[in-house]
Amino acid sequence: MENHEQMVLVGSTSYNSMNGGLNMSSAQICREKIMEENQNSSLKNKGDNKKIKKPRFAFQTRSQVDILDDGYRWRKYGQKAVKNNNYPRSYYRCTHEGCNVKKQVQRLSKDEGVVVTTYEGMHTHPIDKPNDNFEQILHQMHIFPNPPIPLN
DNA sequence: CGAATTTGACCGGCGC
DNA sequence: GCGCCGGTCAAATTCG
Repeated sequence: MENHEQMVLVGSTSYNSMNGGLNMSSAQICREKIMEENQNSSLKNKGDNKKIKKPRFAFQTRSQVDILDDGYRWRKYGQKAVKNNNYPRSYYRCTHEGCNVKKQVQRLSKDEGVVVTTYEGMHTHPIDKPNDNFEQILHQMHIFPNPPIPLN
C-alpha cells in the first residue's frame, strides 16, 4: 500500500471531535480501492449497456472519530446496524442541491479505530470548507473516479 | 425559527 | 412465499 497513485498521507492539523479531546493528529489512509460495479444489471436495462456507472470509492482511515470532515456538508439520513459488525453504519448525503453524493461510514468491530468511508458519486460543486490536505484528496476524487468515458 | 439528527417504519432484493 | 438484510424515508425532536 505504499506505492499507489492515490496514496495520500493526511496530516490533519485540527480535527476536533464533538467531545473535545479526541483529535486524530494523523489520519492515515491505509488502503483505498475503487470499486466499480454494474448495479443496473437488470431493471430498465434490456441487453443494452449504456449504464451510468456510479463510481464507488472506499477507503479506510485510522481515526477515533466517525465523522471525518472532508470539506463538504453531509446530512445524515439513516443509520443501520450491519450483521457482522457491532457498530452501526451511518448514511450521509451531500446537502448540496443537485449534488447527490452519498457516503457511508462504517466502523470495524474488530478494530474500533478503523473507519471505512465509502463515497458514492461525484460532487458537482466546489468545496465548502477549505481544508488543507483534504482538499487535495477531494480533488483527486474528482479527477479519477471515472477514467474511461463510457462513450462507445 | 430554521436546519440538521435521530429513530423507527417501510420497502426491495435475495436466499431458502 | 416468507423471512432476513441492507438502504431510504419521514416525522418528531434537538441544536444553534
